[in-house]
Amino acid sequence: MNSLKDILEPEEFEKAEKKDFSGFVKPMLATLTDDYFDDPDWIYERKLDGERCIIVLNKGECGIYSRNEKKLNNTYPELENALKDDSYSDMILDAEIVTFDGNVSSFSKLQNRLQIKNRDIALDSEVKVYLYIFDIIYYDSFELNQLSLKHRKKILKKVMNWEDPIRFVSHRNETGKSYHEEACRKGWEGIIAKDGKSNYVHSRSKKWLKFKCSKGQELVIGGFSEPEGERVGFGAMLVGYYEGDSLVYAGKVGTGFNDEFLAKWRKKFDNIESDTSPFEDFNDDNNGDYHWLKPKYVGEFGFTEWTDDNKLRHPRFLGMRDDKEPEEVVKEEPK
DNA sequence: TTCCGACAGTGGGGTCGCAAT
DNA sequence: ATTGCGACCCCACTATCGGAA
Repeated sequence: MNSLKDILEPEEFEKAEKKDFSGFVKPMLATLTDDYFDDPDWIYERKLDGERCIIVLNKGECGIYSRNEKKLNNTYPELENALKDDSYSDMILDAEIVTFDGNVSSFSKLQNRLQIKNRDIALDSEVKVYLYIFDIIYYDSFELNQLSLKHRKKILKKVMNWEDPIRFVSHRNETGKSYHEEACRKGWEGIIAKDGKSNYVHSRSKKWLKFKCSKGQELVIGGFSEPEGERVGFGAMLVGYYEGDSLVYAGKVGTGFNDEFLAKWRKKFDNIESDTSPFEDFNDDNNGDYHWLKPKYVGEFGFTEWTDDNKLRHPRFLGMRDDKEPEEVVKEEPK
């Protein structure tokens, strides 16, 4: 296969460091932001909702590792098979394992595959997965951390055979804002903005940013849980929305509050406590160890999507809405 | 002096497998 | 046989502390 020296300009090649394989590679993580921008030095990739993994090809062996160093070869044997290619040099790759529901990557579908650890069962699964590779950290006995992202992607593009289920993550230049809008229109999870000049670090970084397509809506607060540990006030709010006359349970929200809010609103909640659940359809998943409230207060909540079970995914509290009557709160369907 | 990054802690949905009941 | 719980995936966010700016 290609040698690194043939791919790179001499001055870039200088930055690559000849090195043996060392320990586990921690993946570079992106930082969430809502400050979207265009920048000619930055590139923008589609954000895929799947399982992050690090691929290690070493002396003919292929290792697929999760973010937390769990070996995933037996979960995704077809990816391992596709990666075993005699023509490949040793390398370390950064990628996302993805399955699709229509044109959109689907984490909920992937969950039926995530936990399988038997190769035969995995190969029989109806969940077809793809490996979307977006970075290369090591190649042909050189560590590439110090190279810029643009150069790493240039190398990556040339050193793999791009045949399904192995796919290259392409990108757009400069137009972050419009690409984010397009992503949200298409129902994607969002995009990842990356500084094309940045090197690879094994930790969270602001050179990679998440531009997510977040959803938000008002929900009625119908209960809460007790705090645990050092937490004050309450643990999580139990929230829902109206469908006709019945309040439909939409899940719990346990983040987005500070200590002052938690203490202050626990007192308010205690004044409107009720003996019975206001939710029509509450599935008791914790032996009923909750406090119920009269449906009086409305809050604004952010989340990524509705799960298959009609609950909020990645929920967080954004603020109280005293301008809304509880009865007005319904599920906002996308147009 | 103020700000930022890293870390621990608390909270969420979902799935699976194993141990306790 | 059923249930509960921890271990994994995916997270968001607050509080704190020490070092950088």
